Amino acid sequence: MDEKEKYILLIDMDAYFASVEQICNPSLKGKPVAVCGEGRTVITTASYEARKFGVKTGLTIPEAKKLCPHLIIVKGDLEKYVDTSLNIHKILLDFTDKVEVFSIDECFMDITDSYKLFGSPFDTGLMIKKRIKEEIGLSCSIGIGPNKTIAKLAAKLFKPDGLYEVKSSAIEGFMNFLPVEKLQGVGIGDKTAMKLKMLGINTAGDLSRTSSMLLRAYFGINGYILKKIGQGLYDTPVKKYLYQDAIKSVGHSYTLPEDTKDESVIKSYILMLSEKVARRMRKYNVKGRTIIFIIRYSDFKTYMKRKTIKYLTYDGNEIYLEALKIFKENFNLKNKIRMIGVTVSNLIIADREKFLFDFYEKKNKLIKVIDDINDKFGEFTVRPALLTIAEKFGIVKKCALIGSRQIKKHN
DNA sequence: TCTGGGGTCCTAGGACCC
DNA sequence: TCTGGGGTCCTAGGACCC
Repeated sequence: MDEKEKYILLIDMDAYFASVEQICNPSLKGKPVAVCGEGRTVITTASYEARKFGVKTGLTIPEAKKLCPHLIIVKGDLEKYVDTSLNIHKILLDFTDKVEVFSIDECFMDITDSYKLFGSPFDTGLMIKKRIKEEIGLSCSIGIGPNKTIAKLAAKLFKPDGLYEVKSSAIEGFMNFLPVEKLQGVGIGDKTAMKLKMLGINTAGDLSRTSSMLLRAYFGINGYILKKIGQGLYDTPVKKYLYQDAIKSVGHSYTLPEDTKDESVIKSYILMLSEKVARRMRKYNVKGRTIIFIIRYSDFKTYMKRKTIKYLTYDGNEIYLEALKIFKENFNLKNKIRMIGVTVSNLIIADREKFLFDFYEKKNKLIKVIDDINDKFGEFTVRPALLTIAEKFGIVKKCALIGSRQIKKHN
């Protein structure tokens, strides 16, 4: 029996963060813009005007400025990008309920059952682009293929503002001469691409013709998947929008303004990160019981220790105390520390847990009050006294505590 | 002004229980 | 006074993604 041809789309927003900044602040339009975090940070997204000068993701600000002296640096505002994403999703959901959110600026769609309402799959792609442009003001690139892998590769081909379709009959020709490093983003990273080349496998076509046995021997169980990717046949279903996977972990990390051996500084940041993590967990309504502590020394050696505790928590102080314990029991300050991170995993929905003791009831109410105040007046308006003291004495930089509350919308 | 920050998934090995 | 084997939970680390 002939299987019905599937039509999968990948919607990929062009230079997403930078483009959102340009629509929020029209004076940035047509100019080289780079969106960054803060502190010792790198560029997250560069506008296409900036890319012309060679400015790209991962460069430090001084490096980027050297390439493009009139580059405009904008501090990123995640909440703004999330809001915009949700508005884009609303548009996509007018075409099908099979919209799988892949990242903040990418969605897969399965329009197999709905494209006829809009003409052809290609017509559907055109309509989606038009609506996002008109209603949000942003351009995107769309790839169309019989599976996610092909859709993704097709979208990458003509950026920005592209639309490209690969039919299943054309897969072989499309993949045959594609260098393996171009498979980045569909399951093959730098390490695997290098290993493949060492084996004399240079293109997706080569990969598709390599025996499963050999690939299994070198890449373990993934060998089989690698072959499928090379053939352009690797396929997983597009999830419905309402059935996205539950969140598995919540974490924050922070590169210190300068490397340090000062324990009080480290402790302050562990507390700050723990509070940020806890707050986000409460927002998501999840509790967790595995605390992960990450540390990076000046030499960039990075270590991670985790501990599963007996109880569930989304309390910043509890997370702090566990993280601190891990730090004290496993790490020393012989070398300077560059970065620390705190993550909580092993999550469950908080509502499922019943509170048996009054003590927890009271504690929960207090946390709720603090959250409400912080929602209204900005993150860390109310925070542990130690943080306030640390900030006062300049141990923790104020900017690090502000988070991403300053939303400026110029509509 | 050397090298960010948020995640997911997989594997191998150890502890522990039956 | 011997050393099998299955199952589960946990941990560290690596690869990969945006």
